Amino acid sequence: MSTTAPIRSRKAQIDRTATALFRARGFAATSMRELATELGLEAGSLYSHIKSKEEILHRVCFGLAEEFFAGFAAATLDATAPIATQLRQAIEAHVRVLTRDSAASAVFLHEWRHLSEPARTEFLALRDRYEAAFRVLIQRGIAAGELHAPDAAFAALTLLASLNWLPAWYRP
Amino acid sequence: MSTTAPIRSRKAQIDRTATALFRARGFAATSMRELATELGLEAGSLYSHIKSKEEILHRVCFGLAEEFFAGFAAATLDATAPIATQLRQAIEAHVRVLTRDSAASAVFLHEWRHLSEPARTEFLALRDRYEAAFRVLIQRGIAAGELHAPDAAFAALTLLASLNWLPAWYRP
DNA sequence: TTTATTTGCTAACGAGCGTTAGCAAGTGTA
DNA sequence: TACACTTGCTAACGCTCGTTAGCAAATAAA
Repeated sequence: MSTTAPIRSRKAQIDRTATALFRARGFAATSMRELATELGLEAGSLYSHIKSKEEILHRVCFGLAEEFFAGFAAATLDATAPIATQLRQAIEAHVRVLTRDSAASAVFLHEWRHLSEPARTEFLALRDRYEAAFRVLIQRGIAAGELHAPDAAFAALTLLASLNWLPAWYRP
Repeated sequence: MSTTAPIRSRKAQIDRTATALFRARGFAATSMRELATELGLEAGSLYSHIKSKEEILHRVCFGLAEEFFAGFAAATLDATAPIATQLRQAIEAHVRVLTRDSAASAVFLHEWRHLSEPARTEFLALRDRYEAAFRVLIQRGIAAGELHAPDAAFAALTLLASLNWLPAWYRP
């Protein structure tokens, strides 16, 4: 029973614990000493595994962005399917990502502002691209007569708005 | 008899500027020195007008809560009006408060977590009471056959969810 | 005039921050 | 055996934080 090579790497443990703290207290209000204590370590020891505090935030935000895009891509893989079906699958994929790790989702939604440039700008570009993908899908649905909405952009925004409020009250 | 009161008191100026900074950078990431600089002051000078950094946050959060309750009360003043009308007016009041000061709204929605106890608990109780008021209104509407929804609680949550996402993309 | 109030400054306090350097023990590989 | 790697420690660095004390100038009230 050796204690080396944990099933989940120390780095992943740090990410997970940090994500929970970032969600609960916010990125700026979470100290590396708190994070270390939570993991049963001293603050300095963290730096054997990570490069900086912001690196954790970067990994969480961009990692989740990747999941959202992957989910959307899978949902719309069959481009010949009815738009309504594709949209429903995209929504389900979105909710699945949100609920699989609600702490990471909350960080993704609220703490990205603490990324410094250029990561912050890159992140916003990704988010815009994702919203645009939904908007286009809805637009195509309207054009095909499968969906009915006065404004695709507005519909996309309110849709994601409702979905993204989910981590605020979802309890697994 | 105060005769020397400035058009807008220094204290109110501090609150306004702080609110904008809290929205942009977050409460924890906003320093008193930043706030002072924005106002053309030195950091220490702020304390001639305020008691602490958190006091500002407290005033913003509880002040807006009061506005929300006042708006709801005014919208449902005529209890004999159709529930649908009362609900529409309550929604309009909510949106009016949100858009009248979108910076304060964003702080209200996201920065209350940095209140320390017991203010934090008091704030959450207020928020719950407000959500409950919407829920009850919707329930009554369903019971009266004026509204149709599978679940009043869910409807209230998604309603406020959509509305509260507004400050994230509303540009005056 | 004197007195009180308001407003702001400078200087500093103790505390906590993220991060680094240097060292040591344990483990895996050859 | 020897070596490298991983993991974690202690101690400290330079810095920024919120806040306070004490002082000064301006303004208003008596």
